[in-house]
Amino acid sequence: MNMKESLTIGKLANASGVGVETIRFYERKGMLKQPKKQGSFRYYPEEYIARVQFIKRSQELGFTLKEAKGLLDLRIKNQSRCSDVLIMAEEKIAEIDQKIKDLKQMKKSLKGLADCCEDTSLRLSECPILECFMVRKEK
Amino acid sequence: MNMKESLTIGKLANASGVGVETIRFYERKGMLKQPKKQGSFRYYPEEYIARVQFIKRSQELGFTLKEAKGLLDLRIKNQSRCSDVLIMAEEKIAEIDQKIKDLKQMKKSLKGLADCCEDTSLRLSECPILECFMVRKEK
DNA sequence: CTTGACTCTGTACCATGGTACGAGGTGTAT
DNA sequence: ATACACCTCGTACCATGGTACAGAGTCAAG
Repeated sequence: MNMKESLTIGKLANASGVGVETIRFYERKGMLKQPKKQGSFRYYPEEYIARVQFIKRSQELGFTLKEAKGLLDLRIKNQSRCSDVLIMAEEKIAEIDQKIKDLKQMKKSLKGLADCCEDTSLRLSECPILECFMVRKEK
Repeated sequence: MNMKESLTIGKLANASGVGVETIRFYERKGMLKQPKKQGSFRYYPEEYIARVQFIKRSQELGFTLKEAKGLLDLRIKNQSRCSDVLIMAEEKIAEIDQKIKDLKQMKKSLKGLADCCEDTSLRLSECPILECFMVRKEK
């Protein structure tokens, strides 16, 4: 009954910038565990706002919900030893590094394209950078 | 009938690391334009391999098919003036920069988590970094 | 103690990005 | 000239990540 710790689902949704249905969806998917209900309503601690925002943020950065859950679980399971967390964190860091690298490569290509197009009178067909746009990289 | 320029759909799919159905799917979605058919089969120029790979690469970096199409179109429409391309390229570059920034922030959080967990005997509940893991950022 | 905003569960629907047929046609190798 | 791998189109299905009800219950203010 503590008002500070009693976000209804609507308030949580609002505070974290998603829809009510999204919260319920996350719950069904195990992204968020259903809080103890007082009566028949869900009442969430404030902490859940950050959780939901974290999920959204992770998605924006190209993680799936499943992966976001993995990231969240790093901090949820107090049972787990730090060494387990370390391994997962390092895996994620490696993934992130790869993404950054790839994005930088893509940016470089686009930048080349932009630079060469600075002469606004040229036709694209005369633009020599197009040949480098398709980076053929072996994985 | 030139063998060098005559990839069948299966060969194209194979060479670019996707399934045949994916090529047809891209075609239906306007991602790839259907090449002239000689007889009733599609025969693709080699160039299409790079196109398909580019699409896959874009996706890995968090672009949708629609966006990947936009990127591809930068170089396809020879009609368009370079100035148009420049605008689109710069938009995409800005998007990429934002993604890189966000990924770096996430990496930093994960790194903090990893560093603090280097003492493999600590229980996660004693790990002070968890509090910083949820970065509360205003968009 | 009623009204109105909110919540409940459940199910159905949506877009995106494929994947997997079935039934038939093609192409080339022997 | 026939087998066999490959291609054709069309349609149906799948997972992911939601979104949108319907029909009913709840809570708190006036």
